[in-house]
Amino acid sequence: MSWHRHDDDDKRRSYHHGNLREALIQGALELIAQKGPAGFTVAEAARAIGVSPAAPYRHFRDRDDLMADVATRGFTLFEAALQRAWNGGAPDPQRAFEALGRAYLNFARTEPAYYSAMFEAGMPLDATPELHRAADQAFNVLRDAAEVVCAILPVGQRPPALMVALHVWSMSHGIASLFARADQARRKLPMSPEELLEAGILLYLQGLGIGAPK
Amino acid sequence: MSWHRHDDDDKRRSYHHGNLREALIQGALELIAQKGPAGFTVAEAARAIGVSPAAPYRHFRDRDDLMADVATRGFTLFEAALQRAWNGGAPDPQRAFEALGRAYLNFARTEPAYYSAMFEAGMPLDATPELHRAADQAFNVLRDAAEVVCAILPVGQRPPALMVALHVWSMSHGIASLFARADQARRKLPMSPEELLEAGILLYLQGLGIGAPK
DNA sequence: TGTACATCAGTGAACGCGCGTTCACTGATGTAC
DNA sequence: TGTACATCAGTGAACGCGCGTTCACTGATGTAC
Repeated sequence: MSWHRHDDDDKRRSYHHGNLREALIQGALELIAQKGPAGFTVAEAARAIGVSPAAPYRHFRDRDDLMADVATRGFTLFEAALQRAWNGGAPDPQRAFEALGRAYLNFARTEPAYYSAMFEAGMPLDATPELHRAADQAFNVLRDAAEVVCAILPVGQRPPALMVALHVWSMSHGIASLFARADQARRKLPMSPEELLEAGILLYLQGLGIGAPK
Repeated sequence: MSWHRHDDDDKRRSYHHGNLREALIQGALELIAQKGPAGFTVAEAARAIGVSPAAPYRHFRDRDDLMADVATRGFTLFEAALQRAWNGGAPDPQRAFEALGRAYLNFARTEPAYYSAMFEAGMPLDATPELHRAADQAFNVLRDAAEVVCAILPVGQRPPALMVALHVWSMSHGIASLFARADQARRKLPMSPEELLEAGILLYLQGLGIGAPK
């Protein structure tokens, strides 16, 4: 996909937009960031881009299709961010695990629009095969990391990695949606969401029998 | 407030509804349960009750006012449920604390409409003084409980009770919104949300240095 | 390199819809005497 | 107990609005020859 005749001078003049699909998604993200996923409107997105209200339907079956696409991209970016933070478990599993948590919150904070589309738009996570896959892959980063962390423990007292992943995901998501949304501070905290999560994960790991790395 | 002429026979005949305010809130809850907080509509609520679309405005300034009222009631019921579960810390703080967690999930599951209105409607928690107060009081149950649980530990290694309360709230809220909504199972789990939360709290308390009660 | 043509990505007008809210109104209720 | 009247909780019609989506269309693009 490429811009046709889209030098700075005649952006508005060219007939074919050239990357309307991309522009629509960006526009949707901005609207979602401003007014929440329910406030996003195909018509308004089109207007913001300077395109007729019918144009989006060349690229998306309907509103839900567009939303699903946004959520799917969100999960893909999310997965990449988590993967980067986990960094293969380096320098050591515990530290990498905590970095994973921080990356979670960081994503929720820096990409509130994606985060909303992913978790708050009322979009079923299996609305689309692509969405389902993307969501699974993001979660798998967490599960794989939990696997490695659990392997530190002797086999006898090793908890199910899936459970550990779910616990960490839940606490992260809880903190993110209660406290870490830029959209409006739900409540004042005596510490940053990041510190709160880090302390929570630390205590949880201690409960598992995994102390701080030396 | 009382029904006027509202025997079963002529419900529809009496001119004054008599408790429209109450009926509107119940109607709103049903709509929210069915379609989420964004799908709730003043007009539809009025229709469901069999009243003109202008009638609600005798009782609520506008849509937001109605929503805030629903959320406020939700928090009040929530507080009562948490209070009941905590039960003054009996039979012992740990067990009571876990009961608190179960009550949290139970509320989210059995009252999804209230839960949505409280946490997912995009309603600022300080939209109204009453809402603010109700939300605070619900949270205070959790904080007070955390206080008692923390007091088990020797002063030197006692964590801030507020932090503990926030951790438990976050994990509860995370599990509730990710897995415990009746509205649609977001993801299949190898265990029930209640078990997941119970295990999570148990491990977390262990991390604090609080073992299972004998 | 030039031309004919199929395809594609837009347009703009229109549709039906349902919403939130206001308005002047009226019938029912409660109260003072 | 009866009556006059103020208040109150509804009505129903209307408003302006913006939405999602469809339709027949047209100008631009890319390609085969």
